[in-house]
Amino acid sequence: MAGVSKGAVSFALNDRPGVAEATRTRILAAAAELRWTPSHRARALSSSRALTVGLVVARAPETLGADPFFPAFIAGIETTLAARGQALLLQVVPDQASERRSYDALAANGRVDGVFLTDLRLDDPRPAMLEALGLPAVVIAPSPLECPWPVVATDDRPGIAAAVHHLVALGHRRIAHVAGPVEFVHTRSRHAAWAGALAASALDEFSSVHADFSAAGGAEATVRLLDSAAPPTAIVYANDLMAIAGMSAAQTRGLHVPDDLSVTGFDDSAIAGHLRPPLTTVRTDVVGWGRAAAECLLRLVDGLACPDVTLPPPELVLRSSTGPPRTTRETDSA
Amino acid sequence: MAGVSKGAVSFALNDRPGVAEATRTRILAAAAELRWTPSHRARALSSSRALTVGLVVARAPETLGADPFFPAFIAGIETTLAARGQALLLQVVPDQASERRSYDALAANGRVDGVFLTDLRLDDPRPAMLEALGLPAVVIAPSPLECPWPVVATDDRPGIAAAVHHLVALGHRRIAHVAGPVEFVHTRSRHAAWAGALAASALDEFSSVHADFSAAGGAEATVRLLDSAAPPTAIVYANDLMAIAGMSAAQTRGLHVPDDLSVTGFDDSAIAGHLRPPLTTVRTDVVGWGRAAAECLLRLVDGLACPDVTLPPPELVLRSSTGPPRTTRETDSA
DNA sequence: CGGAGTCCCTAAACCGGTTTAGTCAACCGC
DNA sequence: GCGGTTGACTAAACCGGTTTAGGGACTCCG
Repeated sequence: MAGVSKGAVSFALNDRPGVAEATRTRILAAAAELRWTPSHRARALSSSRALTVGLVVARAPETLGADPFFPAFIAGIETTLAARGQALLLQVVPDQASERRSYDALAANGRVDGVFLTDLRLDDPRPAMLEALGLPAVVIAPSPLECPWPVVATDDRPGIAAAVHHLVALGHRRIAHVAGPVEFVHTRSRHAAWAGALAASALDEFSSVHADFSAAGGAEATVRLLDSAAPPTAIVYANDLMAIAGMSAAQTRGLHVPDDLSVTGFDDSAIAGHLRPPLTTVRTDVVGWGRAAAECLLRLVDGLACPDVTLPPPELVLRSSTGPPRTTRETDSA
Repeated sequence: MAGVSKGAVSFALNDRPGVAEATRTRILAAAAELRWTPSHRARALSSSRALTVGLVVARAPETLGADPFFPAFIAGIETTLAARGQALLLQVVPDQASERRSYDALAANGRVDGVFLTDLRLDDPRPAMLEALGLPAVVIAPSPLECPWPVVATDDRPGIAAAVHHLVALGHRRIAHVAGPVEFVHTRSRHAAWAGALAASALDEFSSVHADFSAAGGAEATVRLLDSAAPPTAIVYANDLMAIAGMSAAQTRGLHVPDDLSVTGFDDSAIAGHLRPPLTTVRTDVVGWGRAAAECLLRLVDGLACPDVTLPPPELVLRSSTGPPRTTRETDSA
């Protein structure tokens, strides 16, 4: 010890007033010499704070890996947390029942000070549930919404709209949509953006199919659309994985992409630019999203207010999976 | 309270002797009625255990999302941890220097009881470092090795060997390898498996290139190989992402897969079966690996011994990106 | 010169469990 | 009937910090 009481050390370490500058320096020097760091456990107990925030992900282990969202989002969260000595507690659970139990347990035994709420569903009970539990939360959603908690949003609608407008500009009229599972808010958001963009171009809403974000689901949805009475000349997918599988399914049927079918994805995943043809897709800054969400949650945990945040809109990345429809060409040449 | 002291409650909750069965039931009933759960913080402090294990991942945020390994591995870990009320503390850091600091900090402030060591490198300083820090660890590697800690291994060599033998059986003689970054143990392991399988088939070691597991790296490596004096008729890639990008790069050059070039991947990622052509690849049970690693680490943390574990070898998944080389066909038909 | 006001720092309570030492009643055998 | 065990439980110390109450020295002011 540097000749002071443990209370003084506590003051010195937390930059609180009431310690002479000289003493503070002496204490810090002693701590450095002894390679001493305050025990996280004791600090958490006495300050009644867990110094940890939680993320509960309700997805089957397999589908987790296929989605580029979570790894990037987590990386973003980490960027912010690490700088403040906080940590992320991660839980992966198989279904919604387990998800509820997870939140209950996290709140009951005080393992975390707050949580992130992702994959928001329609009429999602979680915001109210967490309010009842008194566990601070930040909601990750495609746009601000009525909610007891701050919402950190990246509006995916401009991205989808840009994709549709791009296709319309290329001459497409029959533009279908392969959406995610109905229950998600972002599914509805992307679906609405697609429909809205069609309407804005004075086109009737064309066919859409709900799939499950998986490769198999995307392929199957694509086949369904292509088999319909009026097959689309372009398909806007709600994520890259389904778009890639759909593109392959179309190619397997002998269709040429983009001549016979244009395809757009969503995510701009790592492979998107290295396919045949390279995938036109929508890129969102998921890392930045995670960073912003973490900053918001930390403010909230500290008792500060955190207004809703809306991040810059996503960007359409033009590659070669989109082009003018063959019918247009034929008309042109005829 | 159920008319007993807090010590008695502690005994009752931890199934320790010295509490009458009737009393125990009464205590548990009272706890349930009060919806009371022991405070994680207090328990961690007094029992000198963090009830948490850590995983430090040193990868750039972007590359993290591209790799199906971590999400699946984490999901496996969670399966085991959740069942025992333990939690996973995740840290994503950009480089090896930060990685060291992370381990130091985790050990110093006692946030975790043990850690997982992944992406083991040649002459990796981390096992010794953690031994010096006194922080239990479990090493995730492709095969058992000299190490102060238990090693949980999935031997990837049989998978690579199976891929090579499959290609040899198809008639390939010029089989190249696109490996991962040199520094990783699993890179060397897969490279050795490729070379060993060639030798076992009485073939000379053919060309190999180190890439970085990214799509761009895989494409570039592929072009290098195809531009060489003796281009391969088949390429064994160290992961799916590079294989997919390589396959597209070859196709873009006008090559037909598999007629002009056969391709195998590693991971069996979600898209692998939904490409054109579907990718022949090696599947490992990463979720099971995470589960086994977590079980081992928990034993270690409890002071029990944990022998090295070797999981079932990976499995070659045959799809259509591999086939007889065109030269062979010509020879056959000639 | 005495009292109020500051500034620094210490002593001790406190967070909510675990764990050791010790109390007390019932039971045992001789 | 009495010392010795045993079983069930309580009281209190303890984990390692944070935080409140308070004490001593010094300054300022009338």
